Amino acid sequence: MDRKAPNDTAATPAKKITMKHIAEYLNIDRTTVSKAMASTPGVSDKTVRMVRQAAEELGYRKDIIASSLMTGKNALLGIVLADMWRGIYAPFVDSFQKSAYKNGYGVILQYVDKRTIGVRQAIEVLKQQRISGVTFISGATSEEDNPALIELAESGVAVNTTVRDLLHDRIDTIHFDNRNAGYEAAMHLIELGHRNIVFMGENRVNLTMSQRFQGYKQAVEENGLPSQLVETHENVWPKGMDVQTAYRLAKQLWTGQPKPDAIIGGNDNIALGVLFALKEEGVHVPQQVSLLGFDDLYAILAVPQLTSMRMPIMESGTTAVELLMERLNNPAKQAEAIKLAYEKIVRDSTAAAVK
Amino acid sequence: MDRKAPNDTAATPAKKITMKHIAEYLNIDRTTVSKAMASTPGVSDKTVRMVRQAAEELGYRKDIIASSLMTGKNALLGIVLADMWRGIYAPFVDSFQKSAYKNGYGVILQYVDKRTIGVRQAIEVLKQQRISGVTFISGATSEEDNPALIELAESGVAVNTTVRDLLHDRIDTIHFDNRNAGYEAAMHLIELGHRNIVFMGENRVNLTMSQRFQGYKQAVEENGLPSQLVETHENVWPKGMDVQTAYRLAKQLWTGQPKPDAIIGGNDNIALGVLFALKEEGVHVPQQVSLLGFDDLYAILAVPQLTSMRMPIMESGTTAVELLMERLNNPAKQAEAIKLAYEKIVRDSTAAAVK
DNA sequence: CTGTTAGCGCATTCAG
DNA sequence: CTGAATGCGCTAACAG
Repeated sequence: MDRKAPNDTAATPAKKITMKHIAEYLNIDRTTVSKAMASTPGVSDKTVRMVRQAAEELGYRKDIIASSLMTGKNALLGIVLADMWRGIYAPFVDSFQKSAYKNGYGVILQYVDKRTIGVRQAIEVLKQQRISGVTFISGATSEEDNPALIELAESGVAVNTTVRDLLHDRIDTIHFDNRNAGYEAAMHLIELGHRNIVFMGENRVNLTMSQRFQGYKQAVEENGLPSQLVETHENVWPKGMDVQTAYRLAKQLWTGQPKPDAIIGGNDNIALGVLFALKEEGVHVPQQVSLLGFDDLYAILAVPQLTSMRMPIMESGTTAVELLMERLNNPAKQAEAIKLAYEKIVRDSTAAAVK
Repeated sequence: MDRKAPNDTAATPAKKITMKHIAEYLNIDRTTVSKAMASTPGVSDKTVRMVRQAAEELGYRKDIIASSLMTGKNALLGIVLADMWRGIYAPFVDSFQKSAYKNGYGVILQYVDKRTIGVRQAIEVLKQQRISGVTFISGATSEEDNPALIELAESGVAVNTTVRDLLHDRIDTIHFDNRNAGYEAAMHLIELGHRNIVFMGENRVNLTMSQRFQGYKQAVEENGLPSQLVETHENVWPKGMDVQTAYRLAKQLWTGQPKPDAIIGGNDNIALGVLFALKEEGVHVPQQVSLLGFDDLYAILAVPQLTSMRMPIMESGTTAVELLMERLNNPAKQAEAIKLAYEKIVRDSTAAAVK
């Protein structure tokens, strides 16, 4: 019962094939097998071929755990995040996972939360699995966690962050080019002939949005146009709050004079709120007013679908993996701060201004 | 340099503390330490206390990898999913991860995709990490993967699925009670005095939605009211498509007679599309028409915010972990099919019918 | 280029 | 109740 006939073709490979088995099978040493499988220099091509083929035949799969015990590394990348509710993390995780897989790595998720699990504990958990690299998503860490990140990086684990300043010469970071996105958004409307463009958003607490506003401001001023900021005066979390606020402010805006011929919502939520207000006022989008959002998270949920500056979240997941791979290959390389560009997605909410 | 003073308070614990160290520290055997830490019966309470305390003092952390090599198990749970883009997976993953952490388990993510990585490969990857349990999200697997799942379950890994039929007496499964949700949604409107309630959704391809419709149908019929289905006639993917379609159909609906006094959108997207149409028609929600959606994914992005039947996704992640834990404790237990209830979230889009 | 020896850190026999 | 021996499967030094 513990001996299976070799020609047992039942769907039960059950018995685990180890290097030992393939060594015995070929009458060579198990360490030679190890070297052959690992492409260690100093093994004849012939042996390598023999071993590889035997491995194939016997259905050998390397035991990652045992390997990991020796090498101290595991082909696993970690993602540390605070919350997946905000929506924008899902595509990040998705693309990160896909890229990692292509590179032969698995992905392990670790959530942090002020009340229950701190960054240090999260790192502890990941280190126990011998992860090779970790990415810390914006919001998961704050200034006070810097020492922990640095310590981790210096212990030989590849590390990067998103939307944080560079904090160490071995920790790469990824940014989103919000300022330029704001600039391009405004230029799009200006080129369509709009002269009176309003930016609506929260400009004090939210750095992302204030950068978008700065870009907008530069564009209109360069073109001799007035800049107007309508502040939502609220923290944008929880999501949805800003829809209602934007709605209220847009209604209000329509009681005054002059009325804008184009509106930029600092994110899609805000644009959505404005859209509802305009519908109620009987204002047609884009015939009378052009409307534009940011992030492209909810843009296609609108009627008409919104022109939006798409946040390169998918790209950021891929980039995060690439940075980790580069650093694993060259641990001493100088830290990079990569700035990802937004993509302008033109849909039906923006059109040429009427004369 | 390899001997640190015990009162070394520098932030570098660096040197790894193993059971060997704590054994030497206490002048006992390493295997005794092992037993003490594992609460194996047959060790004196005194020794256990001694060991535990020494472990604490020295900052000992058990090496999961080494442990795993011996036991064949790792405190890791896997999630197999097809895509995170649809939005509904994010809260699942989020709550799954949190629950897993509370139970002392980590989470490893594994994506599958027809073109690049099949279910069998995904399972292979996870088994290599010696995961203790796996959950397969709806959409990640199909009938043809059943043998692989069964094999996995029989190999001693805890397994469950979501929105799939029971396929083995050791594989639990989680469902959403769509039919009852449809029933309650309709009852909510009926109790508000609405008599002419339309259900809008895709009823052929999408099983989820047709179950919701069935529930709605039962409720109106029980109350002697007419049931009316407006079919979107389209596959609901890609998301957003249904918003536009629903918008078109609602506009159309408003050209005919009689006009409904309440509309149920088979999901929030559809309700959103209807809302845009009603705004354009100058119809006030909820004063003239009550509107209700499903899923509660985008309900708060509307003005007014939508009453919606919230899909218990967060609960499903937690439930998935609980099922895995139960099965790990009792591998032979009969498979369960759990049906999770929706929660009715009443907001501003539904109100009493005008007489 | 191959085989020998040794050990990663832990857990599970079995004697004492 | 404790200690001594043994091995999980692999890799890394060295010697042959």
